[in-house]
Amino acid sequence: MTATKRKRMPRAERERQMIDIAETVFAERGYSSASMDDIAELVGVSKPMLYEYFNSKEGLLLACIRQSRAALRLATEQAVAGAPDAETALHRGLLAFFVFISEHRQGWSVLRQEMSFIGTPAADEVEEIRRQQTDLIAALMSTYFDGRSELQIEASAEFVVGACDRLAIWCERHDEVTPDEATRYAMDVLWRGLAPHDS
Amino acid sequence: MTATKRKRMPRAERERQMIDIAETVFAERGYSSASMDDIAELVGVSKPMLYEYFNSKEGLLLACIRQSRAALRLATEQAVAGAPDAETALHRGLLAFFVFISEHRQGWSVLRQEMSFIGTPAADEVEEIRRQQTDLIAALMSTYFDGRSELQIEASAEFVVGACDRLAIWCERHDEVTPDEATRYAMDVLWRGLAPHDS
DNA sequence: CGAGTTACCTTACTTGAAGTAGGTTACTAC
DNA sequence: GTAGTAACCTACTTCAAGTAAGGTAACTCG
Repeated sequence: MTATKRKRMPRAERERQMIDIAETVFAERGYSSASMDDIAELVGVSKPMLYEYFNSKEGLLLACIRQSRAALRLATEQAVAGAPDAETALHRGLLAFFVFISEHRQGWSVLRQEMSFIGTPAADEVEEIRRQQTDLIAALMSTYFDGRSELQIEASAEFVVGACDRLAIWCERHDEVTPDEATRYAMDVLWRGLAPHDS
Repeated sequence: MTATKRKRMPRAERERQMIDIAETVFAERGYSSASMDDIAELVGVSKPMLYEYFNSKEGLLLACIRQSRAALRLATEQAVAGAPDAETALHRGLLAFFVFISEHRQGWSVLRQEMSFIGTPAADEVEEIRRQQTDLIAALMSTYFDGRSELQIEASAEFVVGACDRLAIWCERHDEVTPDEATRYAMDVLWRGLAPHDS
């Protein structure tokens, strides 16, 4: 009953705690450099527990990714809800995205590692999770633009997500760039295009 | 002197051979699932040779990435050379990109794995190599658009590259999409923007 | 209460791949 | 030839992922 004595916990709570700590470790050290032993020790539990709940190291990362993606999706979804027009929706969505990643560096770091398991069984699942994001954008676009083909809309959604992901990584190297500025850059290209225009 | 007897080779040639085979293996099995023993065996050489020449598994992947990026850069650079205006340059560049990845699936697969070493010492070097691509685009843009700020141009370049990378991945899941179509999708968004326009 | 069951948890192991120490063979120049 | 170097190998260590088999706390039902 002393403070050093680790408490037993119900599974759900322990899982949450594991995911939280794993997120930190994966974000700090990177997926491949993080060891399950270390994570287990930080949680205050032995390694087989991690395997009991998540099956594999990949499974654990996947859980972290799932959580972060869900949070990101929620944030952007709420931001665009009820926007009066496409331009506003896009602007609000972009801003929400860049604010989110500047406030949740750790979760964002984890998301960036999703490419780590190309060639593993979990690769499909990662794409699946990622589709949360693109589907949201695709849905938005079909709402506002109905003249375009399904395929074209899907492609545009992928395009937007990829562009923002990369721009976000670029922002990390330029910490003078605020979420507002990032949004402006993205908006400029996305909405009006690269074609020369006045103003 | 039988066929089974492996020949000695000068270092340069052996290195090329190693990179070629490593590229295949990394592309097929994914970075983490590929083993140095397997690669060595396919090359017909023992493992320490790989380490002698590339220092680490990461070093070997890095060499593969370097090679593929260089080829990709060359292809796009040649495509845009001498374009009469920005729109043409962009179109030619995009087409060259999508043609390249459809013709060099293997090299492209390797490039996709560059995110595998986030959190490792080599991460910076990967960004460096990647900058070959963005710098090229940024240079192009400063040629054609001189009203925009340095930062804005750099951001746009990252944006374009990220968008195309992601669109390329999407194309892999939709093999009915030809390089021409991919280019058209990309061009539509990139040049004219998402804003509604007629035609 | 106390016997049985469940579910949280552990120690101690196996396996497999990255990376290395140190020696061997063949080509090259004199 | 033979000295030197560049290409190469066998056999090892190390470290982390994943597992087998069992212990212990808590909860249920008589």
